[in-house]
Amino acid sequence: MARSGAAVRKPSGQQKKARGRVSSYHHGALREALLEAAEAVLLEHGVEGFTLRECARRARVSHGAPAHHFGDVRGLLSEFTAVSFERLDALMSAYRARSAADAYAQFAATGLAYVDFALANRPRFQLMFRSDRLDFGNERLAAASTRTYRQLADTVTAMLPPRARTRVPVEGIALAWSLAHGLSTLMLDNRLFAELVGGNAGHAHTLMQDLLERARPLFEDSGQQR
Amino acid sequence: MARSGAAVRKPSGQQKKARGRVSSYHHGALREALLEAAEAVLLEHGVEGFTLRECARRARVSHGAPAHHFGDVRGLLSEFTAVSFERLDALMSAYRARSAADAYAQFAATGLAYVDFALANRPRFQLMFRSDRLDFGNERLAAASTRTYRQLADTVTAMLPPRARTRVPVEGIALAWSLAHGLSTLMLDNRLFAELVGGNAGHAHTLMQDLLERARPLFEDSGQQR
DNA sequence: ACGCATAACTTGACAGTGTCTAGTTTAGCG
DNA sequence: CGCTAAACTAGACACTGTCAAGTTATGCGT
Repeated sequence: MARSGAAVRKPSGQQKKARGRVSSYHHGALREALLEAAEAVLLEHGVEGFTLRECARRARVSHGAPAHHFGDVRGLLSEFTAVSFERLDALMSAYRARSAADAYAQFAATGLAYVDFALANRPRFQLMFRSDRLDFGNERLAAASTRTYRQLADTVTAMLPPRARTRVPVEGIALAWSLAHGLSTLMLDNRLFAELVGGNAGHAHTLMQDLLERARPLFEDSGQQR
Repeated sequence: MARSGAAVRKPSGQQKKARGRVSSYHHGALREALLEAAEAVLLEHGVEGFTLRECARRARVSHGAPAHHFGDVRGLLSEFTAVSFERLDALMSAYRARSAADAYAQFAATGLAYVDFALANRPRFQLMFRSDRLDFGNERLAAASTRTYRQLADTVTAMLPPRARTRVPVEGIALAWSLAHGLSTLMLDNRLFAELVGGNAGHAHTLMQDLLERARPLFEDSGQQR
């Protein structure tokens, strides 16, 4: 795929059809180009400094062009964020694949993936929970976020004794998710917390490991009513 | 100035000094009026829809007026958020005052205050962690946020055995804060989480109570290295 | 009692934003 | 080969935050 990034100068043959053209009226792969531009803008200016027109500029296209592919800003950001959820989901799977098979190890893997993803993709992660800039009516976004949630929930449920697995362990899921999410967001946008923990992604990772290990007994009897 | 009706309708006496005046050029208490307006705008349009000019409109003042008191938008929002931290700090104290004196009860009170505050003050709470819209160089904001943090940290530390209290229980603080913060933010801007928990503030409160109770053993030996 | 410096506010301008609408180019299909 | 419809451009609109320059009124020093 033409995924080589940085399509700055239009290195000639990059459109679907118009091979010889140096510059063509039709971009050819504007959708993808805009999504890549969005990432660049987000990295450079943060979520707050994100601008549709700046994306268009980077894709060397007029400011009205994005509308044709995404409708409006929320459309673009929703599509962008759908990819984010897909990646997080995939990262969780990858971490699990590299972990031991027991329920706790599988669960811990998803939690660590969550935190690592957040720390490694600051604006991407922040956007995933800025509901005011997203449209969860977007099917791909709704599907991806639901799938991600389910993977997390499943690894929690799998820690229950077999016959307890019919009921949803609400408290356990909430605990795990809150922990991972709180740790991630506080690391990303609270100075005091970041200083407390040590600042970098490595510290967050080992801290999460410690917390999960400590909290282990809480999960393994999660489900039976107190 | 071709303004014929110089006396625009102004809601009569509302200034601090100019009592008899029907309309005064000077507002008299614009600072406070703008902060109140900010709250109204935030409640109506959310953090994303917040606008400085809209605040000015509500305070029946020109769009340039706020600059004189707050410099720029971040100035106003920082001052607004300083108050938010002060209120959260006060709410924690109030909850603690109504709780038992033992260390765990005091700690749980701060956690519950955190969650209740968030759920009862959505945009206010959200703003407190939108570092891109705040200026933590603002002294009042920095002081208030630090004080709030310290209260939370102290109630965690107080759960340690006396002679362990010299070291900062980083893990315990991180665990508690992450839990409270994650639960709060997820309730506020994640549909799936809110549905899982039940949606309203009451559910969040009792869930937090349960989680704190469950996690109790984790805190009480927090500090001694694993 | 009264100037008058200056704080408090207004007004207008500017660059920039997202979205709409109407026009232009071109791809691809019959 | 012609033509429809998709892809993109260009300009306009209402709105934003900030700045600079003007206007009004307060209260302080004398």
